[in-house]
Amino acid sequence: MTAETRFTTAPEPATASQVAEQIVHLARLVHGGTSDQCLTPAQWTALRYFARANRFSRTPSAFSEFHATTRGTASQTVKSLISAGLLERHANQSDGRSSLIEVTPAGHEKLQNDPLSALTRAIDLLPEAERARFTAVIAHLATRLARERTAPLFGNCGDCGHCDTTDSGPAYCRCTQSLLAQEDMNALCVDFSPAAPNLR
Amino acid sequence: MTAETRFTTAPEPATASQVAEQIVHLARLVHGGTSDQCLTPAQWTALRYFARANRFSRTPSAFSEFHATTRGTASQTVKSLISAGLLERHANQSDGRSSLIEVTPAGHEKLQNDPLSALTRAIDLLPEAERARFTAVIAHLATRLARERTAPLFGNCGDCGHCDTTDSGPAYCRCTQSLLAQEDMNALCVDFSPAAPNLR
DNA sequence: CTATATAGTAGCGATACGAAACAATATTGA
DNA sequence: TCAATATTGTTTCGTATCGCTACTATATAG
Repeated sequence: MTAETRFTTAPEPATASQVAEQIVHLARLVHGGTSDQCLTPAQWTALRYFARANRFSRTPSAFSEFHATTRGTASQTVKSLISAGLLERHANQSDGRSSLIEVTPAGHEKLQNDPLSALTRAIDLLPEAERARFTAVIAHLATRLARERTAPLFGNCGDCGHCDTTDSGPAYCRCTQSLLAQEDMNALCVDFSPAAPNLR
Repeated sequence: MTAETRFTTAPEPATASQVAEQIVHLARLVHGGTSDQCLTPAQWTALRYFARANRFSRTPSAFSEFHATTRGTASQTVKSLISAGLLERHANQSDGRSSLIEVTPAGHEKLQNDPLSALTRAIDLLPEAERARFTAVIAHLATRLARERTAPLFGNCGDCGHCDTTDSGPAYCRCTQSLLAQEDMNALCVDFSPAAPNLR
């Protein structure tokens, strides 16, 4: 369409605010509707979090920060999942105040029916190149918004500025002063600090 | 990095489920934290909805479908915003049961402080080409998820299959059998049906 | 003109959330 | 060493949100 042919009723491209609304709507559709109703959205988020977080971040406090809520509320959510048999509490050897939360086998099984999987499948079906770009943009937006809200970023250890990767052998985290296993490299960490900007 | 140099601790690209989690997290950050606390997330969504919906969709029922909740809950949300002076109820001439909801000047003013604007600004700052691709992918994902959840799509009239655009003069909506003004073309409609797939 | 469908409301019960107070353990610093 | 302070986590309580059910009012179909 050229500049001359401007129809009075031509649709305009979606504005940024319309896209923002659509993102919020998308997130709501995940937990709304005919999905698995046995868990509340907060409980699903907690279960997902403890399945994804590294061993330094599997605490009620870290989850409360991730979920942008209070420690009291997070404590209740964790308690409900423990009594449902989906989470387990373990003592932290080095800190008597803290406790380490683990997902039980029943919890992992429950995650097979995660209502989020509908969105996951849709993303998986994107063309490879499209998905890579989309992933980068989402990460970029999350970083910007978290910084503005002064909320922690919660990225993967592998992308973290605290992480020293050597050419061979395990990586080392300067923040927690410990070696990182392979599985830690793709786990969420409360102390995450991006190593490099996601988008120029 | 070549295929030969596979470090045991190399970070892997984000999986689809990690991106999905990030989208949900992004949506939560919008209303969490230090944003404007005078309205609840449901109230913000309702206020935004009635500011964006076309005249056929500005009803409590249509909002309840959009918000994936019950009519009773939606009714309460609308009532609270009316008593706060942010929405107004008008009688529907052609249907005595229905009512038409309008955003008051105070409501439009409140929308200036929409906590969503942080995300909107971040999207606006994306490079032009990047934003266009991102917009298309978000719309595609919303369409897929809505179809799976059998939730209405709520797209813009201008992109709707019911819309007959002539080369000049106003467009015509075959669904509501009425002419559409320019402002309607970018408004949400409960009867939306996509004219063409968003993504091949 | 009756039967059925739809728009919207009211009341209820469950519960999720935030705030505040509290207990227990760590850490700091004189 | 020991008091002061910070941090982790829980508990309790009040508020408000949400879904459910029943209900009224209007519209539509046969």
